Amino acid sequence: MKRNKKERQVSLKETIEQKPFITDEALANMYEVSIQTIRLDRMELNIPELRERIKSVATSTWNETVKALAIDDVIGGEIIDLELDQRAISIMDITADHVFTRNKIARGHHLFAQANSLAVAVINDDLALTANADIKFIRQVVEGERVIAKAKVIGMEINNRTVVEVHSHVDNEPVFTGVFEMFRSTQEKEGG
Amino acid sequence: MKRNKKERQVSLKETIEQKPFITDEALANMYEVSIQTIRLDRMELNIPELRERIKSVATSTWNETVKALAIDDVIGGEIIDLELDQRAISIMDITADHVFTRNKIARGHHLFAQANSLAVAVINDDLALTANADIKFIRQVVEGERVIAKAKVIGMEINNRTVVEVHSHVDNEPVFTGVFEMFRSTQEKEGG
DNA sequence: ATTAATATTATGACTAGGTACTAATAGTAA
DNA sequence: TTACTATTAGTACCTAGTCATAATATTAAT
Repeated sequence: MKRNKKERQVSLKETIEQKPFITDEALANMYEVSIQTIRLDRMELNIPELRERIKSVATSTWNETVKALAIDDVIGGEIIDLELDQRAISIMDITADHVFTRNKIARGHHLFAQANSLAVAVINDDLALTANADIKFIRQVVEGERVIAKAKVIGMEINNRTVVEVHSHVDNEPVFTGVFEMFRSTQEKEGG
Repeated sequence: MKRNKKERQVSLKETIEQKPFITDEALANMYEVSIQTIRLDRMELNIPELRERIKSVATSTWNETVKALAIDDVIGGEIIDLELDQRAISIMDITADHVFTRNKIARGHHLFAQANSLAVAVINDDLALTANADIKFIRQVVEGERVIAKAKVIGMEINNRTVVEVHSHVDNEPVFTGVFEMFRSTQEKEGG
């Protein structure tokens, strides 16, 4: 299974994407090279170490899966405004993919996904994750409509979580609101 | 902020639940005790170490959040059959909480949450997480109906992921199907 | 006050899964 | 042969722990 550097690195990248929990040691066995070579490869490919990858999975799984669920177009390039820890705006056009065929009404989780993704994006922390979500579907959204979600970071920290409020509108008409309590990793020292 | 053991442990548990990414050192400062005391406390409380907690968040975030989203009753004690790596069955009664008030139709993400939770539960691995989900809503479910989800582990491993198929029925009528590609942590040694 | 029990702290040895750095060796091309 | 890249080796160090043992503190009971 010996390959040259280029081939190995291409394959390595895929392997780690598929199995983020694999150690350098296992990779070294797999590619029949030394652990140092794997580490050099990771450096060149800018692939973080196992523990960082696990953390990243910890924080991104939800997002990733929501993205997969809600079809890739929810966030892909649709965030049209973003000021970290302040606010963010994204647009989602409701297509046939988003609706029940029977009544053309958008499935709730798409609205949710848009809002939640935005809430994650607006947090200025690479270890942000949704701790809790309090959501409300105000009116149904149908095919062809354009949903504009606006996220606002509320300063108040409940239980050391940052609260993000998201309001989604269609033509200035509210269709969805969500209050998201977000974990942040940066644990400012307390006590003392 | 000195408390006695009991009080400290109660508070400690909450703190760690709220901030799973906090280290023993930070906790020791926080409670003005030694690191060893924190470790004794964790032992007594059966709280795993930071890295295990991060892993656990990595795998459970999705589940947790889906649960929070889908209201706690989706999985809570509702799994009525479970044979690891084989199959699992769960029941969800659709209540007013699950439906759009207008048309009494259950929101899609509840069905999704039930199915996905079951897919996670059936995997015999404490580090299972959803890599991908291919879902289909077959017919709408309305208030009062009882959804029975059956998960089956499909042996074939696509990209080293275990595939779980979930079929949800109401009165033997299919309402939802989902094919979930699940990560597993246990990386059987390959190559060699 | 003394004993006993519980709680806390200290210490050392060890672990996984790395980083960062230096140095040596292999293989290949000019 | 020189030059360069690729690979391997080795050391010290890091974090965030575990496990085991031992020494103190603190508190309660007699």
